[in-house]
Amino acid sequence: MSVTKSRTPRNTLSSELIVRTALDLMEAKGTDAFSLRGLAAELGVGPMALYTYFRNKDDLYDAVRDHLMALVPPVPADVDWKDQVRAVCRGLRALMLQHPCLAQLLGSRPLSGHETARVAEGLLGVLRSAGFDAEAAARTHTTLFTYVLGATSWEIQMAAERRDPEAWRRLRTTMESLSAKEFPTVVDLAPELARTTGGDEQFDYGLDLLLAGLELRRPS
Amino acid sequence: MSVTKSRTPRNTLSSELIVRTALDLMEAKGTDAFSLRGLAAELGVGPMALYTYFRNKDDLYDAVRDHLMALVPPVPADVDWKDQVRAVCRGLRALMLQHPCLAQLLGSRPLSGHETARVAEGLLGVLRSAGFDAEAAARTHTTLFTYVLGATSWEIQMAAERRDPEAWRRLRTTMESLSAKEFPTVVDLAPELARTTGGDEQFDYGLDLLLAGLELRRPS
DNA sequence: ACCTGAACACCGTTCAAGT
DNA sequence: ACCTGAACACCGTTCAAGT
Repeated sequence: MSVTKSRTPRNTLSSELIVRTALDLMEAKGTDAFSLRGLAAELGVGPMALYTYFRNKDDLYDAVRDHLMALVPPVPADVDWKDQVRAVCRGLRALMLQHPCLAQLLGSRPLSGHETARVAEGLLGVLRSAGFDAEAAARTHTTLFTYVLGATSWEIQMAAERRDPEAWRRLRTTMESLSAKEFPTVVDLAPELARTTGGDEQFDYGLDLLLAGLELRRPS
Repeated sequence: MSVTKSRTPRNTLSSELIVRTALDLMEAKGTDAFSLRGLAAELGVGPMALYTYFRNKDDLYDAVRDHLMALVPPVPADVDWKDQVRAVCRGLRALMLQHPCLAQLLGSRPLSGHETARVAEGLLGVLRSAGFDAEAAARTHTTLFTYVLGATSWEIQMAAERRDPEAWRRLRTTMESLSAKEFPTVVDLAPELARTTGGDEQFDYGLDLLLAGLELRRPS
């Protein structure tokens, strides 16, 4: 561990190196704490060196997101269309849990990039093969994507809150301060609500509701 | 329009005034552009005056969110439980569309506050009355909430992107650059995918899938 | 093309002080 | 209790310049 960070020599930078280092930093210090200045310091260059490879911070975010989307597993063959949908949705969720920054990256920027298109292609292909027409396939794709995004982002957010003891204490306090007279059901179901803020079971519960609804609508 | 902003006299500040002004600013200049310094300037006080009423920026965010949640309409009586669920979900979505900052506020902070509890109480009461047990009611509540949050946040995000001509042009360009050989379904369904990024129909499509799934599971 | 260094116009928050 | 003013430790990005 040298105290003075050595200046990185010229022409050792690359888009890939920047993206990988950015991802490492987001994972290590949290997505919100990530900054271009911190990334540049980690790489041993001035902040402006990054602008040779990316037009701005959002452009870098898009690149990091597409880098992560490459890790979504391909659609499994030889299984029911519902299990294919399940595999894609669970795969995306698992990746978001593994890389919490992906939740933020997917929610704050429109979809673009080669790997992102690959995931969409897989899911849309499954739906078309299952018999859904163009419009139903598109609507279903958006529904599934926004469900996975909403459910998993929420789960990650709540898990992060639970790790901060101060925030967690305040949340419990306000929860307990609710009057049972005014909010009887919320107070009664407090333990169940706390248990169902995340986890595989909760995710599959909502996913299965959607799949059951889809099954009813699927053209034979 | 005076050029020099007059200093606000003492004891004219209040939590309510701060929250309302904060909301106005978020609506006028965008949630991301909101800052405590800008808010203080608008109120004609120093930035530190706000800390008498809120411990930090997140605490103010929570207050703004609860202020908005008061506008979610109560559960309608005398209709089918499914229409009650629909009313709550659509009401929350409509409020998010009307106040886009609400989407960001709900997604980035855990639920707390009196009005937020009121909305949860309404939805949970409907589900319990419809026959769902404690666990199913809690799971369904989380599923519905995360669906509404995910679908509507996405819709708002896409609409914002569409308003920025530069971002919209880049999105169209990358979409059109996708090879039809590698991504046949995405390219084929491009018009449908563009049409189904938002709107009442798209929202109801997903909501109806969930409700159809729930109907199958509901204990008689 | 690749990268630096200084500068601009911002942030949230702490701390000590004033009324 | 309510609010000020200066300061700290940051941001993303522009611009002109160097290699």
